[in-house]
Amino acid sequence: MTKPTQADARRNRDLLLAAAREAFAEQGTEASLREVARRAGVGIGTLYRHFPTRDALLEALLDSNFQHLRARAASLLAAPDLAPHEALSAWLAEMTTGARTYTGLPESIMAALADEGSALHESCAAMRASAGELLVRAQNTGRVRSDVTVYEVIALALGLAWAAQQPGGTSDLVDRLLSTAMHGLTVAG
Amino acid sequence: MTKPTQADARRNRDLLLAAAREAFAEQGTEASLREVARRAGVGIGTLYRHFPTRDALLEALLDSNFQHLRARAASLLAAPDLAPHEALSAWLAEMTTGARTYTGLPESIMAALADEGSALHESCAAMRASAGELLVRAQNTGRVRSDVTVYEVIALALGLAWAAQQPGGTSDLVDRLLSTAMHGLTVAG
DNA sequence: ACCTGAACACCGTTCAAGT
DNA sequence: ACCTGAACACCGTTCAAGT
Repeated sequence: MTKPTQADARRNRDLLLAAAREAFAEQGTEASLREVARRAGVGIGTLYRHFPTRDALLEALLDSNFQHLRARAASLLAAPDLAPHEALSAWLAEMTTGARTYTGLPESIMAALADEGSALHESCAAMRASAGELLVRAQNTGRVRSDVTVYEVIALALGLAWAAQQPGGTSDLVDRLLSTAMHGLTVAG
Repeated sequence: MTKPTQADARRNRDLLLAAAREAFAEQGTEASLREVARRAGVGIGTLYRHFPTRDALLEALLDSNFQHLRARAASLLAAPDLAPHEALSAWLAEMTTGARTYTGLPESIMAALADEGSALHESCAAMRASAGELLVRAQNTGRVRSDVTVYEVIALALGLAWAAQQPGGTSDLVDRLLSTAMHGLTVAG
């Protein structure tokens, strides 16, 4: 065996990400990291070298999702023909869809929001900021209750996403619950 | 050491329940069962003899809670001066309070509802039945949306209970979210 | 630099051996 | 009957030894 090159390292990183995507999809965000390393055909130490925590792995895996959510918020904020409360509603639908990518992800996100040390914190805080912009604008039109906080909206949405991914949940459950929740957030008019 | 008597067995059962209550309160429903046995001062085999599954232990621990919820539903259904949708709302508030007894309990309840083999299934199904009676009556008055199912109401309420017990959640969060959710379930009038 | 896997301290669960 | 704890097959995480 020759000394590992930088290209080997890069390749191992990619193998680990692919393996993690598979394992998390099958078993949720709490899937065994040993199992991930095994699937990647790599030693467990190599996994820890590339991703020192589970959240670091998750962050790398979800990067494009988070980017998409930020872009989507910007585009919804700029859409001229969309009522602000409907923009909020549309964004929340996409956010919960993303949060249901892996079983256990809503929990990881809630934890990362509260833990500044998490590798997932920055992305989640940015997500919360997007929700905040959409929420405030919708509240300013008077169509969305003014006493609701961003945290409540996020917790509500992730709570529904969580419920929908429990065993027994149907695929349309999130949409139905979210529609109910949005109705609860809006003011008659 | 003499042969263990029936009284010893009974005593061990009580020690295990007290230890489990403590451990679950501190660490949630996924607390180590070895830790529970250790706290009870009993061999791990003894825990498994008395409670063959984690859900069996949980069921014994929550028995009085479930009984209380059933009684409460009956009493709310019989209250003459209470609007049916308010009875539903009041019961859901108590249900979510119960579900927040231990971190992870909302998840255990959702799982038990879907798994007929769980030792917790019967109690949870009875809980769902209580919710169903209150819901149907409230729907018959026209004040609660008729297209909502019991499962959706339970999932919604447990989702909010789950969200409120994640790190970062405040103590009044459930009440606020539940009030929003109830508003979403009701029809203007 | 980067990779590996043994080592440590834990789990859940079972079951032969004890009284 | 009831209790015990060793045994088995797993974890997450670290770190000395290898290239």
